[in-house]
Amino acid sequence: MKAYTNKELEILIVLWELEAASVLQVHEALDSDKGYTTTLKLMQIMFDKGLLVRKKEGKKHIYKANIKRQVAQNNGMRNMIQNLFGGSTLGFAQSFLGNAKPTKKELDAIKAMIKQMEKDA
Amino acid sequence: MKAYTNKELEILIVLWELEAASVLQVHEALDSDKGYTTTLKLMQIMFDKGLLVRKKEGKKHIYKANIKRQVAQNNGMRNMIQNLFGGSTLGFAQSFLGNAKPTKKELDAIKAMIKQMEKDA
DNA sequence: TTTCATCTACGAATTATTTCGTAACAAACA
DNA sequence: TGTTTGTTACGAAATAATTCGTAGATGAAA
Repeated sequence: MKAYTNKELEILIVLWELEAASVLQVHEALDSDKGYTTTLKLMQIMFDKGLLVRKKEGKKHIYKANIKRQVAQNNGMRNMIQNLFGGSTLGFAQSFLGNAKPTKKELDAIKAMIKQMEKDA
Repeated sequence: MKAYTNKELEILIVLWELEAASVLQVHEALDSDKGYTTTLKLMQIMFDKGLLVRKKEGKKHIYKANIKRQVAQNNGMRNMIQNLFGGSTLGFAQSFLGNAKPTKKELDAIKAMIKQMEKDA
């Protein structure tokens, strides 16, 4: 997967949310204290890297993320399990349950997922 | 929590593994193609930042991580759920089950954890 | 057209991170 | 003692990432 820096991830997150957006829209969504041209430049760089796609519309560009949120999620997940948890699935699960503090409803949904997995296996 | 860069995390991981180690030991464990003084400098910076502690032993320093692995794990977890998953516990759980591909045994252990949580709640 | 308000492009400054060379220091020991 | 070896300290170079200013392009409006 194409690599991205932290700021770039922030922009990807905005675009996953907005689907498609102009630089101005992204800049406003970021609500940062940095200048507009900073966001512009970052998005241009991301376009050059292939992280974003864009099409011209009037005088502006409309950008989209060129990487699926789910792909990034899966990579982040694998990466974290491998590095921070040394590959320990159980340690990871434990930290997850402790930190996400799932509600009763969510726990039920998770149990259902597990049941489904067991059936598929 | 104190922030750390990527390279710094690599060193933390080694130290969590080794418990306590000299620069040389860390450098060897990293098995990188960079010079020894690079590792040395990084560890000095981390010491200055308070990420590591050390004690003199003979002419060398023995370093330890000054941040618990579990704390870093919990932070990474919260961070990831919040950013990459937009706070969606279920999305996260789904990605986890899909990527970690827990074995039957691990699934059982996870179910036990859930049962325990439900009892505590 | 000319003017005006947006936008983009892009070079360059700034800041953060990583890397390394060299000097100096400390312990061991010939 | 003086030489060798392993180690630290530290400045500074190299690289990467972020930020911004300014010039120029584009479309809309007078």
